Amino acid sequence: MEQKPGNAADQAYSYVRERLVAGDYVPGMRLTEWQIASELGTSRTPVREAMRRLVGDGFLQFRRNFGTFVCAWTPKEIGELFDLRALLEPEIAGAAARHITAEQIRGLVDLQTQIESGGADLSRSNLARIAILNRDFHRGIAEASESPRMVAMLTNAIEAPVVQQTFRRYDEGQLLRSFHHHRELIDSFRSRDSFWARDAMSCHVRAARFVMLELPKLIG
Amino acid sequence: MEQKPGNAADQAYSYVRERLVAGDYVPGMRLTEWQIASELGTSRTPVREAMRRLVGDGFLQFRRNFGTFVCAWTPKEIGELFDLRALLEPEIAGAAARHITAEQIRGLVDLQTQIESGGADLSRSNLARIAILNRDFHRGIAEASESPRMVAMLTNAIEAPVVQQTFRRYDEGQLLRSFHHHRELIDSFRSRDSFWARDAMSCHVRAARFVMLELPKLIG
DNA sequence: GTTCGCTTCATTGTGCACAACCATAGTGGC
DNA sequence: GCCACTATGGTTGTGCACAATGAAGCGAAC
Repeated sequence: MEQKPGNAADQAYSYVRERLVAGDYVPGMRLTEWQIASELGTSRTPVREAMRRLVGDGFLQFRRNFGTFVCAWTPKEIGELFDLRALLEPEIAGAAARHITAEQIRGLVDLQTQIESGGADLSRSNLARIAILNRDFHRGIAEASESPRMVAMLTNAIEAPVVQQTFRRYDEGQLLRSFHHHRELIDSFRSRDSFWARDAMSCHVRAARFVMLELPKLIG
Repeated sequence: MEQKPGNAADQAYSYVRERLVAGDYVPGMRLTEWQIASELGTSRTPVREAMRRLVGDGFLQFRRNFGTFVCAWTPKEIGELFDLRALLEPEIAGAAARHITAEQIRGLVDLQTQIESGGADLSRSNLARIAILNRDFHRGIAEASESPRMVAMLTNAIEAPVVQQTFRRYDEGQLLRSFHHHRELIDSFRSRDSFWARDAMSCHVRAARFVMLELPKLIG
């Protein structure tokens, strides 16, 4: 999207957010303004702004005179998040099928080729690589939907750390299924079939939900 | 919900937000940190925090070294907003039907009685009164849905100024229809019929969308 | 008359200092 | 041993000063 950090506050925001989605900051971990500020070589002021924005985005929690700390997600809250995704992302995919351009489709194909380039390698490094590309894939669909306001409001929900880390729980079959869903989404866009796109995305999200929520209960 | 302003930043946030939804700040209007700060008798620092939060909420827009100004909504964006509502509020109503308590239902009945106490009076003062009660009604349903994270993410979308001002466009028949929808929602909750609640809310939102978007096109 | 460039001014960006407040640990009494 | 209270330290809350930057108006050249 935009890459113009410019001011220190935006840089601090990107810095903390990146480390959050990467999993460097684990749930419950305490982050003080001064600590982040010294890491970035700035004063507390811009860091403070970044932290409050991240609280607004639902990434951090805040307690007065105590500090901010990384949100701990209960299974119930994770369920809510995936319910939200299951409701909205299919709608966005449907809208994308109506508006997407040939060039945007080529972009998605390119991303998916990169995603699959490592095969079904479940190593941590490959999954981290895929997580980033996967985020770009979903962002591309969101952009193609031409619903900027809706997308802006949902980006935080869709890109929550807990969602980004879904891949870490995938086994080989689930990873291959995810690849299959992406390919199917691309074909639904090519055919401009918004119903197909919607249902393909619904399957994609609900499969992820299953891995994150139902499967742990069945196993443990 | 919570009523603990405590710090100046929260007070500034509430102050500007209230004036925004009340329509005191018209779209395009420029708001500077210093101006708000002097109105509240504080320094720029807490005001700045409030303004940036409101930008994050989608109420204000921001341009560097220029200031913040009230968002102007295009018909396309208003359409997006109502699409979002049409997607989410029915789902929230459905969840509310499953979780709502008898006391919460009594609260809704009480609110609706107050809403209807002025009859179909279309005066500006009565519509302003209704707008506030209506917001509380929808908030009550959101709270009863017991999906705090989902509700938190959607509150901004649902309580956008442009949505709050829907009533100003209603004629007598549309106002009475709105009353009818609320009564129907209450009965759907009493019967714990989540499908009924979902569809009643869908009608309610889509009727509002019609008034805000389709009707102006048919008339003018 | 129009356009370009300069100057001035308003507004935000950032650092810093001190105030307010709460968590925590340590100490004393029971 | 356990609880309550107190003192301390750490973290945020707010104000203020100056820097940076872009907007807008003014003037001169063409």
